[in-house]
Amino acid sequence: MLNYTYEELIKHFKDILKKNSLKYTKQREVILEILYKYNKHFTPEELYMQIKNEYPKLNIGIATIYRTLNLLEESKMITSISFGQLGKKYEIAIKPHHDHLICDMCGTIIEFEDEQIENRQLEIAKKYHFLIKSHSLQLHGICKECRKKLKYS
Amino acid sequence: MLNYTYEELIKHFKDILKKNSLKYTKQREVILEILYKYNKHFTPEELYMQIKNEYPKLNIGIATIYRTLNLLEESKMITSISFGQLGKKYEIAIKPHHDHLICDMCGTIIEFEDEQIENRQLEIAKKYHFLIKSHSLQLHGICKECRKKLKYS
DNA sequence: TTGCCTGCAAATCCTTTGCATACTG
DNA sequence: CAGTATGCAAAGGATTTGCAGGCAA
Repeated sequence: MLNYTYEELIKHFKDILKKNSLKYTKQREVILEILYKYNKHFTPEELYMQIKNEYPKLNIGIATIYRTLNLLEESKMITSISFGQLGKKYEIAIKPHHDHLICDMCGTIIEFEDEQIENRQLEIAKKYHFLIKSHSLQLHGICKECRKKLKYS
Repeated sequence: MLNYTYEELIKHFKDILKKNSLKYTKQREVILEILYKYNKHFTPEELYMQIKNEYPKLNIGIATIYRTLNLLEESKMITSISFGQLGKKYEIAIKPHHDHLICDMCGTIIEFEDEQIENRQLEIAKKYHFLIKSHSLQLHGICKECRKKLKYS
């Protein structure tokens, strides 16, 4: 699924830090590790909880989570999507580009890729003389499991 | 562009209010009127300013703006899109469905519709046994005008 | 007249910032 | 050792809520 090993990811991160005279700290390492390991979307708060759980001895503040997420996003190592009221979620950015199906009942996120849609987007941009830097496609609705639950209730 | 007249819109709104034992007030009317008249995206703050401008005598608080926008969104009379750090913007929902090209330099929003993408989305949903309720497609980048500015600077 | 709506201000929630201390390179 | 990073608490900004008075039905 992921096209980098953890070691390659860390190496890439260290390179970015070096280029910007920034430092490699335990906190930054752990944040990246959790995002890599679980390979799913986290809110800052969820990430904070997970770290508290797995590394109870590590002293880390929520401010560091926010600062590090911003740093990682600027460095394009992670990406974020907005969920309206639900806030912002982050995920590791080393997967091929993909879009999201989001279940409004249980919050499950299904990822998909579709070349046809990607190509069509380029044509649309061309028509408006628009230079696309990124895009975000979210399909909201009800997932397979929740549809079953609805049927039986 | 819009497929309802203002009168039809107000009638529809009054129907919704009546069904829910809610009341038709000057504040609610003005908010809807501005959204209809300008037919563009507003943040709650921008909407508040615009109303203060056009109706200086009308006493209205920002809390009412928020409450009314939430009400209108629940009633599907308006829709919102998220702009990450930049907050949430609302627009009247009585146009045919469309997606957005967003210029990250000047904030301009271009609307477009594309049947091919819509159809493809349905196929994807089918594949995952997912029931689509809505979707949101945003292409971020740099618009025609800003690209010119970049060239000459 | 009833009970929903409103403005106001206070309260919340999420995120960022200032500062003194701790740590990396 | 210099300069960056951290935790903590305070500050900030956006949105929501409680309340007493105002207004629509």
